[in-house]
Amino acid sequence: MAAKRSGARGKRPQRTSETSEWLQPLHEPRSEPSLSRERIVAAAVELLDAQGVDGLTMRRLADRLGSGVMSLYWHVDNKEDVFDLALDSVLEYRGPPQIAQDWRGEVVHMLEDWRASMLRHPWSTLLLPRRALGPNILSRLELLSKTLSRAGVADADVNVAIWSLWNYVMGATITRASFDLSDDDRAAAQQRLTRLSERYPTIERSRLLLDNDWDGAFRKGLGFLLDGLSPR
Amino acid sequence: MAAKRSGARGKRPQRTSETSEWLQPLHEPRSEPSLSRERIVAAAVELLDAQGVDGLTMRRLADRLGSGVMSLYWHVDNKEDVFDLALDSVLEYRGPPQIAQDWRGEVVHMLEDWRASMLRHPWSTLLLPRRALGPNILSRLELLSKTLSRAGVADADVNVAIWSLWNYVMGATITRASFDLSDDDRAAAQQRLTRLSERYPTIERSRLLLDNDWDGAFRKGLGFLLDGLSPR
DNA sequence: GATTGACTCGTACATGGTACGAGTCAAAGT
DNA sequence: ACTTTGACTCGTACCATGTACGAGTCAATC
Repeated sequence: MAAKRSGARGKRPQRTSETSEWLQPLHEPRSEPSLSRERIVAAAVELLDAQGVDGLTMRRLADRLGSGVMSLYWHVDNKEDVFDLALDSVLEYRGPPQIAQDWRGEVVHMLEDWRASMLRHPWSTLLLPRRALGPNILSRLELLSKTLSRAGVADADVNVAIWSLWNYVMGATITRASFDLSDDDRAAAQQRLTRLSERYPTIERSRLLLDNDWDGAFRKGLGFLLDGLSPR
Repeated sequence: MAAKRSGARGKRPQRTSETSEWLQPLHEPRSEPSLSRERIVAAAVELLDAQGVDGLTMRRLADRLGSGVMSLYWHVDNKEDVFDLALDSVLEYRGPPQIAQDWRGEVVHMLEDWRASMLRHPWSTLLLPRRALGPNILSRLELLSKTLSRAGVADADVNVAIWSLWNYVMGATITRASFDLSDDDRAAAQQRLTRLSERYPTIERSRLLLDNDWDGAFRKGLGFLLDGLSPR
């Protein structure tokens, strides 16, 4: 069911010139191999990485792919769909590096990888809270579940343990990213934090907001949580 | 610096009629006490509660306040500003119910109140990740900091402990709300989850996604975390 | 040669944020 | 008494964006 036409012809290699300073002049496909869900998702991720959540518009996406805007809609339902696909595409997990470690090492590796994947694409922390679970997230939960069971966590506690770990990782990652996102100007942000923390003495003394060792804090806190969860 | 005019006069009690079925026909101020930052924020929260994040538009907000859209901009910088103010306004903490409990009780009370406040306004979980720290959040962190110090947590560990708790609460709350947000149709959502979890055997067996005792899981997981954090 | 169905895309519209500058009004200054 | 001022209101206009609609292409099949 389709036929007809109306306007003029394409506008293939137009690239509005205002958007010319893009990274990766590489893999601009020479022959524009026509659209596909995969190419769209890949382009969306590139755009999100470069421009953030608000930088992704259907028009820009089409531009980048050398296609008309409405062509995208043959492959995806709508913009939400693009977000879902981009998010899940970034959360794939390839498993622990070597053959079996101890369960704690496995869990830590997976969770640190999770956090790292998201921080490589900070927009993911803004998207995750509002979208449903994609296959890659579910795989991670599945893996976590298996590992904890094998580790001897009581059946009744496994779900609580999973959610606790999930919560911890999500909270840490989202928070971490929001400090990066909410002020591009590092110096100004630091200033603002200092000014703020002056009004909150205890926080100020401990430099809660000024400490930069996010990775260390993440690891250490995760340690505490695992201590609490360990079958004693 | 200002003068002149151009168009016609107001459109005070218009209320587009499509939006007539609003809750609280109460506190519609009879005399339209003119705009103020506070009234704007209050109206924004009402709108967000009723319509969600996407439901808040400057036009609707103005409508609800019986004012012109552009009048809002005298009191707030822009829409982002409205979001910031609305979010912080919802996070006030009034302290623990009685006089001093044990530290653990205090911490648990504050964190459960935090979670409850946000779940009362589910849109807050979508906003928090992208905005800076407002005064009410900082107060909570301050309080937490004081309590943990008094409880005997080693100085070197206090910050890690605070962030761990924050992360846990944020993750739990955001996750919880996203399950509510991402599908209004409860039955369909449940269906979808069931279908999904069939492809992930361990998760399926433990009914990770189908268990509804969010409050219990939150409390129990928090318990584990506090176990790990407790000065032993 | 006609049909079909997968895919592309221009046009058009509705919605939303907000720049701009004109307007009101009460209080202070003269 | 008039003017000035500055706090506040608001209509208009513009621009960006998502996407409905329906027309168009083209290769494979009949």
